[in-house]
Amino acid sequence: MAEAATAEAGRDFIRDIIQADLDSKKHTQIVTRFPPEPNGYLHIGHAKSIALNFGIAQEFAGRCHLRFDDTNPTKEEQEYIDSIQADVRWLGFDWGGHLYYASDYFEQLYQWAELLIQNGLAYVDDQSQEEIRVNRGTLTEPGKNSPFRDRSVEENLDLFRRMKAGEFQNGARVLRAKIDMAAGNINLRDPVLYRILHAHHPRTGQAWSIYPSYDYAHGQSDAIEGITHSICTLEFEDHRPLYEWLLDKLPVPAKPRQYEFARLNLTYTLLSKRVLTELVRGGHVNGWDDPRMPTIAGLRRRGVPPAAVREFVKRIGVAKANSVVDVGMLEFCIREELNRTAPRRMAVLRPLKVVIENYPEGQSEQIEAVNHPDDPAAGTRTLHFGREIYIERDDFMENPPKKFFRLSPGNEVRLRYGYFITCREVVKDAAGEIVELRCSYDPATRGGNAPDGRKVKATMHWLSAQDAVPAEIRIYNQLFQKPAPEAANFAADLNPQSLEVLTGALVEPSVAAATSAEPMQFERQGYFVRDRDSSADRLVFNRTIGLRDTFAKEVAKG
RNA sequence: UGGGGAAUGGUGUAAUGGUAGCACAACAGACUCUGACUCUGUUUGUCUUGGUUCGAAUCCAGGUUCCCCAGCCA
Repeated sequence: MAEAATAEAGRDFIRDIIQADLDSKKHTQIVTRFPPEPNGYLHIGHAKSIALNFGIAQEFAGRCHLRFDDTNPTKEEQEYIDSIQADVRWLGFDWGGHLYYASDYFEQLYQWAELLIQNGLAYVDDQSQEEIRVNRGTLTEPGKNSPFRDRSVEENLDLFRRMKAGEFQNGARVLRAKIDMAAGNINLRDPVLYRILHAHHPRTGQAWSIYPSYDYAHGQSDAIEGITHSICTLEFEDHRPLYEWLLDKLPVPAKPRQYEFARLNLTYTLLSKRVLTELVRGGHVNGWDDPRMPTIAGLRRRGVPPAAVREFVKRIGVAKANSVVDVGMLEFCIREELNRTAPRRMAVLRPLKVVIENYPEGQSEQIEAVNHPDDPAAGTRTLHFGREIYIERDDFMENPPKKFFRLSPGNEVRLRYGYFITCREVVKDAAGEIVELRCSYDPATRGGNAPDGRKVKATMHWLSAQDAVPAEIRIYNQLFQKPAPEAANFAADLNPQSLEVLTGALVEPSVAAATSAEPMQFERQGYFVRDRDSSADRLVFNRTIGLRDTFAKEVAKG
């Protein structure tokens, strides 16, 4: 399943720092961590972080821990803990035995909190949430000290222990670090270390009624695990002084360093957890693994190979400048990987019946087709050919423009691996809709070449009417119709055409026989993968991505 | 002068005082039993103003623009 990750040592400022730390002997082994909060599914932005942290561990012969930052039981669920592990594995990374939870350290964290109190560095604040907010000041005005800031160590200890014992209601009190209410950096204005939360925790159950904040738990967890380089995104840059303050005041076993990089942004895509969650809960998509979702689960279901995701995050690099990557870059990586690996098959998405009038009734034959034009080792397969076939509706035009090379009245084209055919007659129904084409074929062109050397300008895919298998095919387009959708009002930017379901499609028998979810190229169409909605009597395929289509671009230009 | 960060083609990212490179995109062409793939070529860039230097994307000074921070979220 999870193939081995083969990250190469691409260079970036973080790897430069690590190399320097190794060279100077500051560290002899590098330890990183990927610390997701289990409150949602992983998305492609996380893939960047995962590849960075696990990739660094591989390249520098260190290790990378998977640590769940489970400090807020009101938002976290076991479902997410499970999906995150599955997604990291699918991406091809392995944490070995190093699976941890911040909740593993709750007792130690608590003891250290008492120590802070004893050293006069933390106090219990009885102010309401509102009072704390008001007294924190603003971006340009300093805050005011809490009236409870100078309680005695004994009183603080007593109160904190009673908070732990569950004596108080949610929000009644918090434990705060005593730093500086006038600090320009708001994170240093006596940040909250513990809050009262009477909630069921996925791992510790009802054992605790107080929970550490991210700021308090994260750095200490890093230290406990011996993390050398704690890599996070830019918005935590302001937290670094607090991260270091805590590490400095506590008897931690190590002093990890925090480094920040710019998170991934993609055109036509929103990656905020809030939006993703609302997309799912609001029914705008069909679950976290809807193929239109930028989640890892969505990409997987859509048929995107993990190697393509890895290649993508490698290509975009790691830097400190905010940026928005063109989603076309991701699409390129997907096509590149799939073109290399996907076996070729034929499928007709919108069938148009063709009767080859001069092909003898009742006759049929077997035709050999290659599975991959660039890989002879992929072998061949047999296709059935007969008098009645189906071609793609888009491949016929009754009144074609000049540059249309496909089938049209009187025009000769090649059926891939089959024969040259020429359109003789267009059959329409009462409504004027084209329902059938009458064509003739040249028996001498079997296999696709004319002995007289004449050329055709188009080669088309086709399926024998006799053994084509019905299938449903789901075509996905961008979930958002604007390059830069607005997170605040994302519903307005949703693309109403993001999902198109083709129920009358046909696939060749070998496609129907495939049981695994391996990606395939339907020739001239794109890459497809069998969806899990398939059953014994119903075939469903997702289009992972279409082939590049320069003809469509030409048409669009007019 | 609240604090913290960032500015290199359309996009992303290199160059660590010495020829501004790579990839994607775009455009043009070649090839082709997939209008795919592949190949060839082209266009486009150092935020700004000064300074230091033989030489500046890089160092210095000023300016401009953008991003983050006022959760008992992470």
